[in-house]
Amino acid sequence: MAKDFTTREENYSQWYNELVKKADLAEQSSVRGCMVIKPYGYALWEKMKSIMDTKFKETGHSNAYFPLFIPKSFFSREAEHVSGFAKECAVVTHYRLKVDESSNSIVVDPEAKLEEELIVRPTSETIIWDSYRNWIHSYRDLPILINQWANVVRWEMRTRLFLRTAEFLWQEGHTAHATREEAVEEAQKMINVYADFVENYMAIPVIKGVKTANERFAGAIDTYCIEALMQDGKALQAGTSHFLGQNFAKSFDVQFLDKDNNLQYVWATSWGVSTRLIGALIMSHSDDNGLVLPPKLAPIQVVIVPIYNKLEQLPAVSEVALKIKKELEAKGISVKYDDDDNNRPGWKFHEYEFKGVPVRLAIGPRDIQNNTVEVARRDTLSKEAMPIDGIADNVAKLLDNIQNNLFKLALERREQMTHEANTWEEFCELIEKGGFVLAHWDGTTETEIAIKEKTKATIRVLPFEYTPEEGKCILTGRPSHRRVIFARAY
RNA sequence: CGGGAUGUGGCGCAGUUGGCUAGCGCGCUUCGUUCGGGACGAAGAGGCCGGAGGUUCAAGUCCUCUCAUCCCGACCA
Repeated sequence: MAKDFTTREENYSQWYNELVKKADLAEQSSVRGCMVIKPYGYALWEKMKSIMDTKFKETGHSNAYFPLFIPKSFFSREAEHVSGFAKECAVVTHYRLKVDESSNSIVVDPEAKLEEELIVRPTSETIIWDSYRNWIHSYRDLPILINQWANVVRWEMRTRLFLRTAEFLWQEGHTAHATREEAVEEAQKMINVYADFVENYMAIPVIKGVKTANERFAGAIDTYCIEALMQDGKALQAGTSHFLGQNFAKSFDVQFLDKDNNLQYVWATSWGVSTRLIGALIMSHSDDNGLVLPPKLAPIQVVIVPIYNKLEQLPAVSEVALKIKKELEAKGISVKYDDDDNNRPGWKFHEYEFKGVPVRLAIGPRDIQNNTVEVARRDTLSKEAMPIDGIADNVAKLLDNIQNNLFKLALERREQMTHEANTWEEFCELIEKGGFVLAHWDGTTETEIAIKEKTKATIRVLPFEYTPEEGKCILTGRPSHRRVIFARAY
């Protein structure tokens, strides 16, 4: 009696929502637009965090923490920055509640109005640069390479678990440099760090490149990004790294004396990825049976399910199961042995499939007799009996295999959904079908916006790697020297 | 902020032109049989129908107001 589960084909959004719930990753909070990340979802995030954190440290960065609240005046110093975020800010106006005598309810105390309102950070450039001003006086103080793991709030109109919520978790790196070149290099280095993580750990292929002026971060000179393609043909921005020029240094008056005793403004970068990556992970690999996690990120890499009739038979099975568990753990594999007698094997099989556990081992009397285990892989849903001897080596190999296979499948899918468009009609058709569309563009923001209005497609990225090619803009017919990537996006 | 819906046990829903003691499925509790792909039976627990006011002999059902949530747009990591 399988419960109905919406398929990807039927309704991709509904499939996504049900999956997030059934895999026990997260749920909608009763607080408007907010998300409760459940232990399993958080374990996944922690794993992602720890891998990225190690990479940040390897590239010379340190973690720090800055305030949640930003005085309104800070926020408004960088003109473009404020206009980019003003529409979605949560604002603190009071600092006290009181009991209203007449209605006996709690009300905001009108006496406790703040002199200056505080903005709940939508991003921390301003509050961080306010500190950097005091930290930086000499070229010897540079570079400053700092990362912060934090939550931010963007008051979105419409929300979706992991992809867009009013509050979300992320990391934001904020660096300060003596020269333009150094800052650009840093921004590019970090987009490569992200690409490496997303491709080699999350098993999601990405396209690295730069955003157009229109899609750029508010206050940046250049925004580098990695763009991924989801199963339904919509693009998802998986990470961004911004070269901020001297914009924030000028707004916050951060100057230093160089070797020649000249006063100069500091060059800046910022870069971030969020829990949105979990959304990308779900939409890249999962199927109608639930979540599919790449082994390198799965909180549980292997689950062992015992099969038995009478409870008295369990100890014999457990003995073998625990021995295998120990062998696997010795190889650094995380294993869960689920001997909970409350649920039956079939129930457990489905449970761990929903949760995306890459490998499942089932051990029963039959196996004990034959000295085998049933090994099932989540990506292909195939099962085979393997000898218990050497099981740890075989499972380790299998995990690698699954990791590579997931990337390969995702890459194939992306290639199948990537097309060139040479006429406007062709372009519209391809956009409607979904996927990446490579087309010529005349380089103007007006054209980009016109295309967006007509087709809802945006220029996702101008890839770093491209073949120069003469052509005509898909909309205006004006000359173009390269193709750019269009898609509808999340 | 425009357009459209919905609020009924934990979750998903039904409840007719107002009518008696508000139902169903899932889940939950207890017992028994089960256990190699979501088991079955039996017996239970759990509700002032989002809130306020009104119409009426009688309101989950009709009216007014209000609150909340969801969907479609505009905005966005």
